[in-house]
This record gives sequence, structure tokens and C-alpha cells, in this order.
Amino acid sequence: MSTTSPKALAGRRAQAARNDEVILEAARAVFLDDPKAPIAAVADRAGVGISALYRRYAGKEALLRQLCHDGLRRYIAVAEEALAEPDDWTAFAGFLAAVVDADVHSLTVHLAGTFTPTEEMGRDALRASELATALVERAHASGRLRPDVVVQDLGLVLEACAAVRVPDAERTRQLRRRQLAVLLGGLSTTPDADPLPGPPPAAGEFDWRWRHRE
Amino acid sequence: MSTTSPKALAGRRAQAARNDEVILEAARAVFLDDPKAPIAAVADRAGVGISALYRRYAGKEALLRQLCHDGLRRYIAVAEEALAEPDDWTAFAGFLAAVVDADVHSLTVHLAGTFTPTEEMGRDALRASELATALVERAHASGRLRPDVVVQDLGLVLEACAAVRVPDAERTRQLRRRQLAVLLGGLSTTPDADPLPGPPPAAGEFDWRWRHRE
DNA sequence: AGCAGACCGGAACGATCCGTTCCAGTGCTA
DNA sequence: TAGCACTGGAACGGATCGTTCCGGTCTGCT
Repeated sequence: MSTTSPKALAGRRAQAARNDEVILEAARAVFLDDPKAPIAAVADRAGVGISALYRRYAGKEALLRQLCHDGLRRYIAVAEEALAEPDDWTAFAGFLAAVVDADVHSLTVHLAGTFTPTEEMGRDALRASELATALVERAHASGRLRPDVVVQDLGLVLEACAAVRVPDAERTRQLRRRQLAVLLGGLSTTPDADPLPGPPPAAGEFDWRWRHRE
Repeated sequence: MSTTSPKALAGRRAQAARNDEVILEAARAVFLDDPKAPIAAVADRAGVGISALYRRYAGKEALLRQLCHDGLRRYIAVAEEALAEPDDWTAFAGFLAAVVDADVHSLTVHLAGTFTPTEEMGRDALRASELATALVERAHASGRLRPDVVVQDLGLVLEACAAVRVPDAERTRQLRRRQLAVLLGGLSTTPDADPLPGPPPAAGEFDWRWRHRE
């Protein structure tokens, strides 16, 4: 860039430290959008060179693994946070909303199979499923969750929300919230009083798919 | 293969006629599984050579277009059939179930953008959306559809069902039916009496994702 | 000031993949 | 038997992508 940095630049060390974050964030965005994206796309998005990537990660697989593991940890954190909520149903619904917002499902699931998982990830995955089970059990205890819903149905629900995607990230979040509201209504025994959230999907909002990929 | 065919082979003509169907079916299966699959995978799956493909289609794009257009036509046919049903809500719910079963959504949507659409497809798409609108209006008239549901919500619902996928096709259908039941419950104003259909998703049923791609 | 080394950008390389073309059969039909 | 309609699959050329490598820049220390 310019030889004279604004002054916030405390040197190469600072740049390196910033790059650590910038790269992870860029990788998250890029691979969320396309799990098979080339690694160069991450570098471009982060505004750094490819070396900056390879200095930090042994290769593409290592980066993917890190990203996926982060997502898994986030899932666990969100679940633990939800379990702190006193109301059983609110804990359940809030958990799903948080997972959907964090877009964690795409990370852990659509990236799966592109790398060989570590042992620790296996343990974390186990822990995650335990937490999910606890949340579902509490939801059952509240009596508001349909009795024939099982833990694994969460996977279907999250998958359904993750499948919603439009070019704009914020709009994607809104539409997913709406989708989740419908699903929660279907999962629940009591009729849902609140109206569906967010501006409803508009005509032509999905036309972008048909524009020939450039 | 063997020089002496079983006898069912009525000649090259018959083989060609059979290949017409076999190829389309294989293409459907392959591209449904992976929209970016190489064209050779279709040939392999169909058990024919690559020439058999290129004799019938100008190229990959032509095949994709044909496949997608077929899906669109199927969507229209299913919608027209549903409109013949006298009960408004049954027509609506039956339509969704039929579209999900036919796996039409993946074809029309996930293949979009991989080819330049024809004019006729544009007209068919328009017709399709008219039919969908009619079905939603009837569902609204029945009073059983939440008032704040719009036509475009159908896209979200279908997307959600299409997102469910396991290696076995029949099992995929079952799980999608279950997902659709939940969604319909959420779309409806009256509580759903029927239990969720199909064997519930089992533990480990989604583990296949984690097995490293061979 | 001067130097060693941490760090960076991006070109170059090699492997892989894929769409398409091409040709040498193979069995029907006349 | 000659011609034909059709096929299987190897070969080709282009594109893509992961990884390596090198020349350069800036920092911190002496």
C-alpha cells in the first residue's frame, strides 16, 4: 500500500495480527458462500496475498478444519447459553434462532467431508449432540413441543434454514428467521399467535439464480 | 459387452431408443445428486459411452437445459393436477407433496444459471407461477392457510424440503415428507392432528457427510 | 545507520479435471 | 456383402486450483 501508514499501523507485527482475523473472517464468508471456492478467493477477499495464508495454515485442508471446528465450538457455546434460559420453550426456540443467525450449520455440515476430522472435533461433536438433546428434552418437558419430534429433527430444521440464501446477507438472515418461524410453528403443539416475521419474500427475489453465472 | 446379446436386443435401433430414456434418467439422477457433475458421470451411470450423449445433445448445456425444462413442465403438470382437486387445502398440500416427491425443485433451481434459458422456458416459468398463485389463493380461501403467507413462501418451503438429502433415495423421500409435514403445520392455522409421518430421523443417519469423500 | 530476519504480494508450476472431438469397431438392413 | 446408424472410450486442449518460490518491504536490534 502506501509507504506512510496512517499511524495506526504499529508495524509488521500489528499487520500480521490483524491479518490473522481478517483471513479467518474472509475464509468464513467465502466458504459459506461456496464450500468449494478456491483458496485464492479467500486471499482476494481478505485483501492479502496467498503467502499470508500459507504462513498461517499448512494448506487448504487445515484452514477448512479450523473453520469448521470454530463453527462447532460456536454451536456449543450457543447451546450452553440457551440452556441458561429458564423457560424451556424459549431456550429451545432461542437456540435455534441463534444457530441460524450465526450460520453455523453451513460451516459444520457443508464443509464436512472436505477434510479429515481431528479427534477433538469428534469429542466436541459428541458434546454438541448432548447439549442439543438436553434442549429438546426440556422443550418436551414444557409440553409445547410435539411429542413425536426427536433430536435428529433439529438437523432437518437447521438444514432447511441454511438452504435459504439470497445474495444479500442481511436479507438472508431475515428470510431464514421467517422460515424458522414457520418450522417452529409446525414443531409446536400450540398455535402460534405472532405473525410471520420480516418482510415476506417478494416476487423476483429469487430470480438472481437464473442470471447466467458470469 | 458380449457379442451375443441376450435376445431382447432388437438391434441398434432398439438400443438407441432405449438409450434415449436411459440417458435422461441417468442425467436426472446424477445432476440431482451434484449439479456440477462431469458429463462423463452421466455416461457411466447410464452405462453408455460418451458418444451416445453427444449424438443426442449439442453439449452439456443443452442437456442441462432439457433436464431443467422437463422439470418445469412436470411442475406445471403437477400444479394443474392439483387444481383439479375440489378441496382447497387438500389441493394445496397435495401439490407441495407431489412437487417434493418428484424432486422437481432441485432440477429447476439448482441447475439454474448453468445454462442460458430459452424463451419458452420463460413462458413456462410464468405459467408455473400463475398456477402456484392460484393454489395459494385457494388455500387462503379455505381459511386454513395463515393469512400472512405469500406465494413466494412456497419457494422457501420447497427449498427446505429439497435441502434434505441422504444417500438412499427412498429414505430421502420419507424424510422430506416429514419435513413437509412440519412446514405445513407451521403454514396452517389449525393445529395438525396427524402424527409426523415416516420413521423419525435416527442417530447417525447424517454421519455419512463426515466420511471423507473418496 | 545498517543489517538480519519476519512478513508480504503475487507470479510460476505442476497436477487434476472436464468438455468435446475423433476414430475404430459392431451389428442391422437391404 | 456393402453401407449405415450407432456406439465405446481414448486423446486433446483448455481451464482451474493448490502449493511453492522469489523478490521486495518494513521492523527491531545493535
